[in-house]
Amino acid sequence: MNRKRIRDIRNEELIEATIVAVHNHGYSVVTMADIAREAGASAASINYYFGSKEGLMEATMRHLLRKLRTAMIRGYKTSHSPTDRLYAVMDANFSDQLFTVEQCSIWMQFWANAPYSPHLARLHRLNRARVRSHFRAELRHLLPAEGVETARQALQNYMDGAWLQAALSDQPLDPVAARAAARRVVDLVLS
Amino acid sequence: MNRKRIRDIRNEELIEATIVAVHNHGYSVVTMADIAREAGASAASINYYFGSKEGLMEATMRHLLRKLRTAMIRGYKTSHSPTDRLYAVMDANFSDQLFTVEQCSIWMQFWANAPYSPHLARLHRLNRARVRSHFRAELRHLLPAEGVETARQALQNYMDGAWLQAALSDQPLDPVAARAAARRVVDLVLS
DNA sequence: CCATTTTTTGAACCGCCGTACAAGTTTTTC
DNA sequence: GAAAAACTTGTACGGCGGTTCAAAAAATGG
Repeated sequence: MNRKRIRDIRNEELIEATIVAVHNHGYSVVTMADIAREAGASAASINYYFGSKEGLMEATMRHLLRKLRTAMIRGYKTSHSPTDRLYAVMDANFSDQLFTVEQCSIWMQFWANAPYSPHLARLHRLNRARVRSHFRAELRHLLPAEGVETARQALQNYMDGAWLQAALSDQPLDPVAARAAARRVVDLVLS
Repeated sequence: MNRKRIRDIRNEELIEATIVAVHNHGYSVVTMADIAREAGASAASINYYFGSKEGLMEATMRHLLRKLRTAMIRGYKTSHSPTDRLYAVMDANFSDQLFTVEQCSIWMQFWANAPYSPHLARLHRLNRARVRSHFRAELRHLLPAEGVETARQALQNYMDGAWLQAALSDQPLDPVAARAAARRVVDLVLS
């Protein structure tokens, strides 16, 4: 049991260090040594845990996806109308824990590299499909059938675009303002 | 005069080769040898023209930006109402020449790497500011003042998000459909 | 405490990449 | 048609990055 604990703790630490290091240096140029330095460990020990740099990156991506999913589930629990659930999806994506420059930045780096890594591409596709079906399900209750797809594209692309812009921001983000802006867009699309 | 000609022709060829090579291998891992092979030249000759890999990447980015700008200017010429000009901005971004997987892909790679390259970041910031002011100028004529900013964010982020998704697509894109979808979003936002 | 397992690490290995450069080839110019 | 300029390339260099591995250190368990 304790055997597992240590491993999990170390994994978590190394993944957090990966997020910071990738944000600081960029996915394309970040080195194992950078990450190791950030984590206060050695490059060799990272390979001990994750097997390879690619394994580490994949694990980091999974970590971020899990974070997003739990944020979404949390929001859904307290929402009782289609509109509230739309707000909840937005709130999850722009939650305090997720909507930081570091994480938007690394998210975009993963997106950009997905086409060249089957693992990343698969994770990305799954996530996107899940969000899409959430949007569709709620919008169906709020709009005539022929308007659903356009509204869904407007909302989902808005989210992606907002993250993209956030990743390139040179100032700290304001999640509260982002959530308010997102709700205004939802309202605009539903009006 | 001919001196300049050869140089320009070669530049164009090398940049086109860069776009293809970056699309095929990914910005993070593409090598000078890859690009040279794609262009049917040697790595050394690329350095002769562009000085360095970074110089080549910057020139490629400039090339893409110029393409976008000319597409936009072309559309503006034949538009005579604010709504038409909004359509024109969309049409430019989803024009047949620009809205291809290769170019969306490389564009996203540049975005992702902009935070780590002052040159790229500057180009990106300029472009984004230009698009923003275009949107604002047209929307001001179509919406009450307090609705302009939300609509602008919805449209601009939609565009970015659509490109992002296009970059990750594993099928050829359909620019005609993309333009139609974009117009529907414009209509939705203006309604 | 000692034996065993787990974890950590420094150093070495292998390979590759960007760049410089000198030597060739082609084109231009007079 | 020869001198000069522009262009091209093979090669070599310096450096660095991911991975491996053997050996040390720490933790575990009886």
